[in-house]
Amino acid sequence: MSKNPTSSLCEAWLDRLSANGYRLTQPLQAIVDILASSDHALSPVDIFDQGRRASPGMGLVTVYRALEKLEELGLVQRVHHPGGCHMYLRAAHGHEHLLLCTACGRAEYFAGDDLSGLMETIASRSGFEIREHWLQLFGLCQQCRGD
Amino acid sequence: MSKNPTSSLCEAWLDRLSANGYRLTQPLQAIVDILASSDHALSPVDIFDQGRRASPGMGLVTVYRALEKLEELGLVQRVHHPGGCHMYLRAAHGHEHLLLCTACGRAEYFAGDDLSGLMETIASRSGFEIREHWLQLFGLCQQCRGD
DNA sequence: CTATCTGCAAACCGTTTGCAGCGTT
DNA sequence: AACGCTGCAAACGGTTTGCAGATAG
Repeated sequence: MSKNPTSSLCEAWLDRLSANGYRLTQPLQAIVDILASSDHALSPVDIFDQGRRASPGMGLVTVYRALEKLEELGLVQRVHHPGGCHMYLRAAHGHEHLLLCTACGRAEYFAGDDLSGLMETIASRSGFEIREHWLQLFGLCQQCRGD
Repeated sequence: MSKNPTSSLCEAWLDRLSANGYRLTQPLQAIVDILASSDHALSPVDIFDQGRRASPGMGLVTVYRALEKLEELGLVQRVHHPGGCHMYLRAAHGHEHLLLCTACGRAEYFAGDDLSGLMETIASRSGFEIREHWLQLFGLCQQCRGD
């Protein structure tokens, strides 16, 4: 795994936070570092556990407050899956969809955007004004298939 | 709205519950009646409030235990949407997808199943073994568009 | 130096569990 | 008559809030 793309993502997030008036404290930076570089959806406690390695005294409350900020700025998003909706992941770039490993939580985005036709059909058939859509695939990633 | 289709759905659910060894108590029947006939995704408290009208002494705990049974038998499913994942709806018949009103919670299923090609592409590109998929549309239903 | 952020503790809320009595079968 | 189900109350776990001290700007 190359380090450049994720560390520049990390810097970009810190810039955004700073530009929005948030202070770049050590625990916040640790949390940003974890979320910007992880390819797994993480729960607040996951982030807390990993964060304590880089920033030992960190509290769980700080994780929740950081997630609030990151979600507000659209850098991170909550992930929904059959088992619950309490995990977080770096947000999609534009209209990507989500592919999740149900065993280990590994997450990948993919493009495959061809739903406009379906959405128009459903809109006219149902009378709904469609505003948003979710397409998510669940399965086992390469590593977890072997088990 | 015609009463036949929903009341027969209600009877079918009671039959299934009975066939699986569950007793058909009055509060359970009230809950089944609500869920089988509702076209909105409902939270446990919603069901509790509506249930108390038909079955005044009913407790919230009973709602949770009924949802457990109904979910186990595949009659009801949890609904995920941007605001949370704590609402319940009658389960889909086969491979239907979900259309939800973000204002009032009205829910409709639709067929539109043409994702096998996409799923194969993504599977081979990512190395994932895809097991399940979600497609959900969110918007405003006819009634809520007027506001 | 000041205002914000942090960590702790306690409050909070939705959900689950233990238990004695009721109600279905 | 027997056992499962109910309602109550208490436990539980995750999330939020209040506050005094630490810290980035």
